[in-house]
Parts: sequence; structure tokens; C-alpha cells
Amino acid sequence: MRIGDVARRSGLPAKTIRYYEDIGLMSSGRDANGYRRFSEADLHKLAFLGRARSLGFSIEDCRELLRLYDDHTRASGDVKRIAEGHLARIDAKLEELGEMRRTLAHLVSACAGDDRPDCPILSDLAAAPAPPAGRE
Amino acid sequence: MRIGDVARRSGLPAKTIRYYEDIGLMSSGRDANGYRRFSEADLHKLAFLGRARSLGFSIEDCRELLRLYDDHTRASGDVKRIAEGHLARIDAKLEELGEMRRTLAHLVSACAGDDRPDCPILSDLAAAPAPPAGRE
DNA sequence: TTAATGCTTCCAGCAACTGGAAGGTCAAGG
DNA sequence: CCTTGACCTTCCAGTTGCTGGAAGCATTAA
Repeated sequence: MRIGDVARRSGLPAKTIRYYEDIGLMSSGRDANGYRRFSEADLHKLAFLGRARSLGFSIEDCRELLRLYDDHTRASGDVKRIAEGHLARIDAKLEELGEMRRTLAHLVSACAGDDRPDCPILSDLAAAPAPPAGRE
Repeated sequence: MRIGDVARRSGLPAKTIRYYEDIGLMSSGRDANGYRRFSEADLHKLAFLGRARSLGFSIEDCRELLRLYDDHTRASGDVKRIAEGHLARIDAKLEELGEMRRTLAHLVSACAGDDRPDCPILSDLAAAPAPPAGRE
């Protein structure tokens, strides 16, 4: 297959596939004319990457996951560790976003949203005490 | 005040303050020696920015919020619109992350995490149907 | 012959900073 | 007078994960 075919079949843009090859996440063969040539196994790998990325794994996580996937003597514990680390990051992000949402929703509901200038949102941004110290 | 003082009092790194000036989010005066000089009003503005950013508003949102803050003839509706738009983006992100978390937590709990190679996480990444089509 | 696809590479840019290098400025201490 | 140290300055590069676009070659059909 050529890159357009794998793009269609994997759901990944051709640009992204080239990018993945660029950063050494995967590799492909080449035809005489310089075009990339992909095997079913390559397609499989790309689909794997697409799935991992859609679960939010970082590129570096994906690199390691792919390595473990190829290594049939891997320990499932290694995979689980990566997934747990990622899960923890997701939870942290969820917490952070949830806190933002709480505050923001409160402010939004307090604002009349009319033509007058009085606005609790601006007042709060202007007057709240020190920034919540979070966000590191 | 000089930049170190506003940095301490606003909680923003000096680097960030320079960056904000760079992109025209705020401005400051200069001493004869070229050092930036900040007034209490400048500090106030930076604190405002810090708060808005900590609520997740984008830089462009912040620019607009600051403009509205300075404009005493603003309509609170304009502020509310920005906040509501941001809230919607947060909700979308929360949904997306929640979905990731669900899937991932499921996979993690199904994985033994021991020395053996069998791993439902890898199996799923390898075998799941087309990528969930999300993430645009 | 030409036009339409599809492929190639390379460069730039997005958000919002952050790190580091190279160097100027000022007050205190010896 | 000189040095040390804590500031400050600018500029350049890197982060994450792509994405857009330009310039140009390959292949096929009309």
C-alpha cells in the first residue's frame, strides 16, 4: 500500500504518518520511485498508534507501548505501569478542569449578561485573593 | 516596582511577565537604565491575568477580558459570552477526558500487571475496531 | 500534451510559555 | 578600586503533536 491507502484504512492523516516515521515511531519501505510502501503489519502498527493516541497516551508512551507490543517476552506489569501513570495524569487533569468549571460556572450564573457594565466575573478576576497557587 | 517585585507579588514568573509584554497583553514603563518599571495598576492587571489564566482562559480571551475590564461602558453580556464559550470548551474537554478515563480504567483493571506477557491493554490497542472517530 | 492526482521534502507556525546564554547595572564589602 | 552577587536586559531555542503550504517529481487518463 501507499501512504494514501494506509491513511484511509488507519484513519490517520498522511501527514501524521510521515511525522511518525520522522520521529522514529515506525518505519516503512520505499518503492523505486521513492514512494513509501506499507505492509499490513505497518498498517496494524499505525492503527495501534491511532488507538493509543486517542486514549491520550503521549508519543513517548506510544513508543514504549509499541516496543512492548513487539516484545513477546514483555511483562504485562510494564504495560500496566504506563497505563496507570497515564490514568493518574488524566485524573489530575480532570480534577483541575473540574475545579475550573466549578468556579467558572458559579461566576457565569452570577452575571446578568445584559447591557449594563456591572459584572461579577470581572469583579472576581480583579479582586480575588492570590491566584489559587495551583497550576504547576 | 521592578519586575522581580511584581513577579513575587503577582505570583507570575518574571519570564511570563516579559512574555505578556512581548505579545502586547500589557505594557510597562522603563527606567533610565532600561529596567522595566511597574505601577500598582500594572501589578493589578498582571494579577487579573494570572487569575484569568488559572481559570483556563486563553491568552486571546484574556486580551479581550482585559479590554472589557478597562472599558467601564462595557456590557456584562460581552463578558458573559466569553466565559460561556470557555465553559463550553471545558465541558467538552471534561467529556473527552472522562471517556478516556473510563476506557483506560477498564483496561487497567483487566490487566494482571505481573511478569507474564498476556496483556489486555495491548490486546485492546491492537485489536479494537476503527479509532473512535473522536478527537477532531 | 496537458491536466489531475498523489507522492516527495522542507520550512513555518500553532499555545503559552520555559530554559539558557551573553551581557549590562547597582549596592555592599574588602 | 575591584570584586562579588543579585538583579536586570535581549535573543534564541525547545517544548507537544501535529498541520498547512510551497516547490517539485511520478503516474495515469483524456
